[in-house]
Parts: sequence; C-alpha cells; structure tokens
Amino acid sequence: MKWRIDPDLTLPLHQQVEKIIRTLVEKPEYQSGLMFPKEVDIANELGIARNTVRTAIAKLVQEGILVRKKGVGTMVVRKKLLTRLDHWFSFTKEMEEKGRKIINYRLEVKLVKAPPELAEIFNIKPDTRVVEITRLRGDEEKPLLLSISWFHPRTKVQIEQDFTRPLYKVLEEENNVYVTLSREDISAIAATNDLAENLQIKPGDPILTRNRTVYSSDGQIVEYNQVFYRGDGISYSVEIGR
Amino acid sequence: MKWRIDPDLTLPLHQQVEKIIRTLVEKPEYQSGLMFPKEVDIANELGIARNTVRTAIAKLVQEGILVRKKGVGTMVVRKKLLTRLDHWFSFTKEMEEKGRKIINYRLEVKLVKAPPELAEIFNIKPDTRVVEITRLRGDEEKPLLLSISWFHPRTKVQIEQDFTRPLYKVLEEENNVYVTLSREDISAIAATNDLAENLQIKPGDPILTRNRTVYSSDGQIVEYNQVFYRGDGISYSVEIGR
DNA sequence: TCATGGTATATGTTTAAACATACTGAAAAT
DNA sequence: ATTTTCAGTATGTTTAAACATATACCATGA
Repeated sequence: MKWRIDPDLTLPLHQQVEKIIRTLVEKPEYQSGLMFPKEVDIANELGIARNTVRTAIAKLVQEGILVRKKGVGTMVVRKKLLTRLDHWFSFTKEMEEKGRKIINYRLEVKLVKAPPELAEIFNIKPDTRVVEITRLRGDEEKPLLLSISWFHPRTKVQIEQDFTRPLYKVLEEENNVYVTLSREDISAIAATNDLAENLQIKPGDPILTRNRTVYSSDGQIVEYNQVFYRGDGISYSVEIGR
Repeated sequence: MKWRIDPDLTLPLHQQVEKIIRTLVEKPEYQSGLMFPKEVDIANELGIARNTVRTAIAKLVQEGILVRKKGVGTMVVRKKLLTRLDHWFSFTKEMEEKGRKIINYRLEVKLVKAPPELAEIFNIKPDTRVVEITRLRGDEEKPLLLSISWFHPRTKVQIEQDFTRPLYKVLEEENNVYVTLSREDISAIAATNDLAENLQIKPGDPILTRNRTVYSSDGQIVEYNQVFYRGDGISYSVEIGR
C-alpha cells in the first residue's frame, strides 16, 4: 500500500483522495474540458477501493466542482460557481413559506436582439436573437419583484413554450437541459423611473437586485437572469437597538 | 417520441429511503429533539443494507436537515434553515476573489445588555449581558460594510478573545462551538443617518442588509448577526438594455 | 441515407462484513 | 468527592464484488 500522507497523520483515506483530486482539478487540461480520469483508474492508481474514490468524488460533485454523467465520464466545471441548485428558488420558497401567495401580474415572452453585454456573457455575436422572458410577480396587494431572463440560443428555447410551469421542469422535459448551478451577484440599488413604475414605489427607493448566470450540468451557460425586488418586499428583518 | 413513465416505479432504493426519512423527520417527536433511529435499526427495519441507509441519510445531512455525531446518534435540526456552512463567507470571499483587499476600519468588542428583540431571538431574559462585536470593513478607498454580531451567553464568548482571526475558527478552538448552519434574511433599505455616516454615503441611499441567525452543530443558536452593505459596494452587476 | 440494434464503457446501485473511533455513562481507583 | 478506566454504542471508514443503466460509437440492414 502507498502512503503519501503529507500533513495529517491519520486523515481518512477518502479525504486524502479528495485533496489529491482537488489539486488534479486545477490542472489546465481538465480546466479546459478534458475528460477526468475514471474512478476505476484512480482507484487502481492509488491502490484503494473504488468506493473510497467515489465518496471523495461525490464530495466535489456536491460542491459543484465536478460534474458526472452516467456512461460518459467526469468533467471539471469550468467557472467558479457560487450557488447550488437547491438554493435555486430560495427567494420564492421563502416567500411561500411565509404564507404569501404569489401571483403573476405580467408574463411576457418575446424574441429580442441580444444587447452587447448579454452577447458577451453568452459568448455569441451581438444582435443574435434570444428569447426574453419578463415576469412581474407579487402578492394580492402589490407587485414584489420584476424578473427578466434571457436564454442562450443553444438551449433552443422557443417563445411558444409554456412558461407558466416551473422553469427548470420546462427546460428538463422540453429542452433536455439540466440546470445544476448558478453564479449570482446581489446588490442594492436605487429605483429607476421604469423600475419604480413597475414595482409601484417611488424612484430612488431601495431595490434589491440579483443577477444570476445559470449553468447546465455540463457547465455551459443556459440563462442569464436579473431580478429586482422591492426593498420592503422580501424580508421582515428585526432591527435591533439602533 | 418518448413520454413520461411513472417515475416512482424503479426509483433507486436509497432515494426511496430518503423519502421515507423525509417524512419521518416531520414527526413532532423528532422535531422536538428525540434521538433519531440509528441507521442499523432503519436498515433492519426496511430489510436493506446499512450502506444504503447511510447514503440516504448523508443526503439529508448535506441538506442540513439532520445532524449526526459519532458515538451519539442522529438528530433532526430544529428550525428551517436556509444556508449551508459553505455559503458562509460568500460575500467576503466574493470580494476577495474580485481582488479587493479587505481592511478593518473599526473593530469594537463590548459587553452590552441584550435588547428585547435580541433577548427574544436568543430566548434569554432581557438585559442579560451579551458580547457585541462591531466591525466596519472595506477596501483601501472606503468602508463597504458594517457588521454587528451578538453571541449567545451559552457560547461563553469573552471580550478578551482575539476576534481578528476568522470567527468560526475562534469559536471552534477557543469555545468548542461548531457552527454549521445559518438562517438569513436579505433585504434592501434606505440608509439611516447613523448608517450613512458609518458607510460614508448619503442618508436615504440604498443599503443591502443581511440578518443571520447562526446555529451550532447541535441546532442551538450561537450568534445573531446584522450586516449593512453599501448598495454600490458589493456587486458590479451588468445592467442590460434598460 | 437513415434508422436499428448491439456492444463497450463509465457511472450508478446495492450488499455484506470487518474494523476504527468518538462519545456516554457507570464502575473502579485515587 | 474526584478522577481514571473501561465497556457499550452509534457513527465513520474501507474493501470487494456483482449487477444495473445511460451514453456513445460502430456496424448492419432497409
């Protein structure tokens, strides 16, 4: 048996393997899309059981660093990703858990020319036509958020599809796209006139925005999404002593 | 053309077990702290291998629904939790990844009487003394965030401790507290005079706030934390065509 | 040409068994 | 009374092996 124990004395084998794989992942070959060594090979190479390698790999899959596909192999996810799929609908879910019913004020699907910034994100030619979905959603009382999504042409999303169903289900069943990861940015901005009108607040009022880049299981961009939340719409924070 | 077959017919065993455990978890006995059945028992009860039960449980642990302790057993985490530990420092990390050096403008540690709202969250008597840590952090140019933390008396955090090190390390090594989960609320507000002065912006400017309740591995509250970010400090969102 | 079908391949599932280790609590020693 | 020791318990680790299944690719036949 091989003992390559570097730092810790008796670290579990699968954690040692995890470390090894973590450094492997950094190698440019794999970063640029080369198929990762198959688990059986890694196991043989290290002289350990396949299952031990599997638990190590599983951890990295769970972290969104590796993506696996049955019958195909394992690949390194290209970008640094921040959010897991199960974080996906956190905002909506959170609101639903608070007992608020979500209703759609407006749902608009159209084909538009990709603005330059979007073209750059998608890595496509500017003015390529992409599907744009605008949603204005809220509770019975008032609109709470404005969401705008664009889909990469690769996904073959059509404007005729039924977007009233949950988006990830539509993409899976109709477009054969499996979303798994997203990168997001959150910030606070002051409402523009346009946003203020949509969300029925005053221009300059605080707005919470979230920009998401959504990736499929094979690491390719599926969707770019911007959401604008009313500052008073999401959270009922307790303000403490100040 | 292929259509949908009944999904549950040949679902993997461990996923079926996962479902079973998910419903088990809902039972009030477990919600209120009763030790969860041990994996060997579950395995015998269902007549399957221990390993299969383990993979099912592992999934729920990963989701933060269950907490396990070697030699003790498995417990249901009491509250609905939103964030995983690895999401913990996302904001700070994100900034660091963007190449910005974070510097501390102010670090203040004091013993204060718990305000009523905090006392309620901590479930302690009002005016109980708790440790409060205030941090004003930012880049070379300007402060970016104001963070205020309070620690539950149970943690035995002392004002003499060294809080310049990463907080979770301090808690682990000095207080024997292992933080694993947090519940958070994010919203946008307009800057109060006090906040505006601290963050060097104008009153009324948008601020991103995040309120976190931090739990230890045994499901008890460790820390309550409020952070106020400059609206323009966190993200460099690409604004698209509007 | 295009659809069909088969096969090699890589991951996914499941079992069983042995040993390791952290924690608890009670008994024994100080 | 306090500490130490020890055994029981529940989870953690690791191996090995067999079978299942999704995918890709190639060969065959309409």
